[in-house]
Amino acid sequence: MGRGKIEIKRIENSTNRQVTFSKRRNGIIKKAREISVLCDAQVSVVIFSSSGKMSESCSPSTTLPKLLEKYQQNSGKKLWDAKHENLSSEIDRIKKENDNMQIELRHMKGEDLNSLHPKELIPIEEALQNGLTGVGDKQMVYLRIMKKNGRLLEEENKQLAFMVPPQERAMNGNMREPQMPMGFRVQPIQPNLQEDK
Amino acid sequence: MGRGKIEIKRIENSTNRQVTFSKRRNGIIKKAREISVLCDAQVSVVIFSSSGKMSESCSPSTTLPKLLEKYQQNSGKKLWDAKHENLSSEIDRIKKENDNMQIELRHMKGEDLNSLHPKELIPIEEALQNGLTGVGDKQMVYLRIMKKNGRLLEEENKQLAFMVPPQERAMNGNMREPQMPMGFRVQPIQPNLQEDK
DNA sequence: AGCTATTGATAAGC
DNA sequence: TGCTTATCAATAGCT
Repeated sequence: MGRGKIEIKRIENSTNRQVTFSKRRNGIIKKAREISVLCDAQVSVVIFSSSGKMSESCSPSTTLPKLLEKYQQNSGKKLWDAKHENLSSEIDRIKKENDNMQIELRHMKGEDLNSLHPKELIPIEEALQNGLTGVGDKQMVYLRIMKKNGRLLEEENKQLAFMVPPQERAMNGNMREPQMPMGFRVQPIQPNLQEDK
Repeated sequence: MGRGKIEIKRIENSTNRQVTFSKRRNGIIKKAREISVLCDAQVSVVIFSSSGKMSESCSPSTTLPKLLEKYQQNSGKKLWDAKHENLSSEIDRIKKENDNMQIELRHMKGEDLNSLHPKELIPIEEALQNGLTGVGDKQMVYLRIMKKNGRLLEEENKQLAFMVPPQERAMNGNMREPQMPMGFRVQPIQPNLQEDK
């Protein structure tokens, strides 16, 4: 439709191609708007020129995401669900990891032990012993610092680790006995295992 | 363009609207194909009629997902990333939960204690004590069952919890002393806290 | 669905 | 890029 008929094949002249692109792009977008108004249709047009410039049109009654959602439902084709599935499987993986840790943590706290076999209790017990030893050692370190320093106030105690690097206190001669914190009590031992009910 | 000019407004006659939709839809899709060939452009057209019937066209040089990816990059608009962000934030949330649990677990195992204040050791120690008590109690139960039952083989031991409900074994007179499993050793106690270095 | 008078789109030129 | 115009293509109204 113009001064001469044209074949529908790539326009080799670059300038000409660009001009034709602009005109026809406007034409398509105009037609898209018209059909959406005339026929109550929902239309989306996305056009990229060969130079990468984008144009778009979408019926005012909807949005591109909504339209594309309908597209997926209608066509059964997946536009972005592949990515969703990747993320979803990542979530599943992490949740599983999470659950396992939660179970381990509960076992460490002495909960939900009924589901375990007797032998499975042993590594847990060992882990608890190790943990207790580690915590106890740490407490000893702090206690020694406190004893040497003679500072017993709770407030100072709270921040001791940051305020009082141990090496700077090495020659401090204040040896007043600190109050024993409740956390430093001697561990209760297990009941006598030889005593049967 | 037809036997008479028409206003661009909704066609009220349903049949007429349907016919016009078909004609114009074909026209737009034809135009879309033409511009893509003539001008080396990438075009996507998605049309829904008022009755919900879908038509689409996409340049052969690309696919709708690719085109929409370019659309997002070009426009900065998000077509489906909102959903991705929901999933991503879910992942972040779970990962955080995960990290916290991991830290707690490490603390329970006596690791990474340097970052803690002295007072923070106390609840950990208590939890460990509780855990140990729970595990010990459980072991006692199993041990009593074993002693009464006199079954010491590891294989049977593994499945004891399921095979031997305690109440059914109450009158079992077999009292042969079982071998003490390593998990049942008496707990070591903390070092003497009064003894300063 | 076809037909065709008519309008609308646009190729070429400036 | 924008404007003009001769020409072609799309389509409104009808069957």
